[in-house]
Amino acid sequence: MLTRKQHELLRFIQARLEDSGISPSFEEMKDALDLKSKSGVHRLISALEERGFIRRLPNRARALEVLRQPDDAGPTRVPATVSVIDAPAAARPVARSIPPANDVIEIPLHGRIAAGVPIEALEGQSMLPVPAALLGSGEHYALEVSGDSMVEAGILDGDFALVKRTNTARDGEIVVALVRGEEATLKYLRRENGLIRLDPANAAYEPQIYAADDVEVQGKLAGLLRRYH
Amino acid sequence: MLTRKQHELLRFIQARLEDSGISPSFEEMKDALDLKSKSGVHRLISALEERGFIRRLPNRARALEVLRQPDDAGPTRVPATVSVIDAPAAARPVARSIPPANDVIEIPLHGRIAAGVPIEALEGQSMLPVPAALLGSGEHYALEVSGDSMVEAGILDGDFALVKRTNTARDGEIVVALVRGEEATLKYLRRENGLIRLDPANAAYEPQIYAADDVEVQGKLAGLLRRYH
DNA sequence: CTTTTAGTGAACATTGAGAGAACAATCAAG
DNA sequence: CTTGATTGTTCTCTCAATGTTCACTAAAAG
Repeated sequence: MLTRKQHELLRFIQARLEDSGISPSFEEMKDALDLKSKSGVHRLISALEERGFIRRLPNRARALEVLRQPDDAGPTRVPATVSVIDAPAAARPVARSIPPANDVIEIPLHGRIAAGVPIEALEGQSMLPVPAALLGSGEHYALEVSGDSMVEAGILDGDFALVKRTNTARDGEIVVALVRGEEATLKYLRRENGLIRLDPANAAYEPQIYAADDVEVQGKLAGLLRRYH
Repeated sequence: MLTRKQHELLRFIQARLEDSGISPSFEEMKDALDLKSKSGVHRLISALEERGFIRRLPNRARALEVLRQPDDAGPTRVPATVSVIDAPAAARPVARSIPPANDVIEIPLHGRIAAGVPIEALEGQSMLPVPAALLGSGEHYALEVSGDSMVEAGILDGDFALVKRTNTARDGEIVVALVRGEEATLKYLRRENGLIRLDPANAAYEPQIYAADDVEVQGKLAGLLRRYH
């Protein structure tokens, strides 16, 4: 999954966060990896972000967060901090005196979804409070959207998709589709003579066609949350 | 995740809350960080809030709450919900004006906004519950978006825009702009040699340029909610 | 109502950080 | 050998983070 350098950098960031709590700057990472320029670091960071190992606030200094460990987990705390959006459950283990107002529902944030990348399962890590008005009936969960394959449908990188769990969907609906048990993606669903077509909403990507058996609908898009900084 | 100063301040606040139970004032934080003005503290607090480490009640003295620890958990008690919003109980026997914010805030839905059409004022008609995590500090309100002038920014007809009330905005931010006291529109704000340009995010519409005096910023876009049916 | 204290935020200057183009070197796979 | 991915490096440009001053608003106290 990671190259040698990426791995090395990830470990370094992890270590720094654990003992000082302060993100290393590009300059510091540059030295740690024994490079002579920050550009290399920049690329490595981008790669790590793309692969879902870290998250960062764009255009902010020292704003790194480790989301996943490389597979050789190492002597580190496991789940690591998973929430940017205030994880009430995790951050405050204790009694919530006042129940969330009754027009609000807490739904689990299951991880991220991107075109071509499996959902990172983060089961129960954090909950996201959502106005009930945004959801219909049924069980829902949230996914953070990664990538730009649905931009033309107004779904941007970093948005939170609120998904209703269901196995069925109608043509033209936006669904979370699991392909061959491997890749989960957010796409328009369309059926064509026994086959299933998953359409992105971005001219830069191609529609994909699969046998009906290869595609499992895991839910359909019920709402969307976005945050501007 | 944090810069050195941010980290230092967070630790200080944390420490104070733990042993005295009272939030430090800006003045005290200023001294603790060895600054000569409270403004610096103000910015650091804002950064911490933006990154989700603390929460505060706007315009309230000593109303800080630590939500997360930096990753170097330190010698501190567990996540500790030291929710000491405001002074000790003894000091104020009576009513607490604002309840310790839950994870949900109710904001007023002021009506609809469209390119070229005044906001239909619906003052206080209805409230929309919104996860606190979507909003920063400050006063917010919601508007239903009408029209397609911002589609390329992922803002569609029927979406709810969560707007932070403010008179100022930086270039490139999406703002609610009132033009000549008449038309309120949601647009990208840009300044060009003394003039103000309002850019739509839709190639079918033209940017509009006004004298600075003709445009009043009423708020800036802080979040977005969408529902799919 | 008036003072005092706390918090907000604009403005300006300085320094450090991050983005990204450009180009060369390395190495594994075909 | 050619191709493509990864890496090392240099440079440039913009903007974030910080320190500071000052003016202004809101809330508590008298």
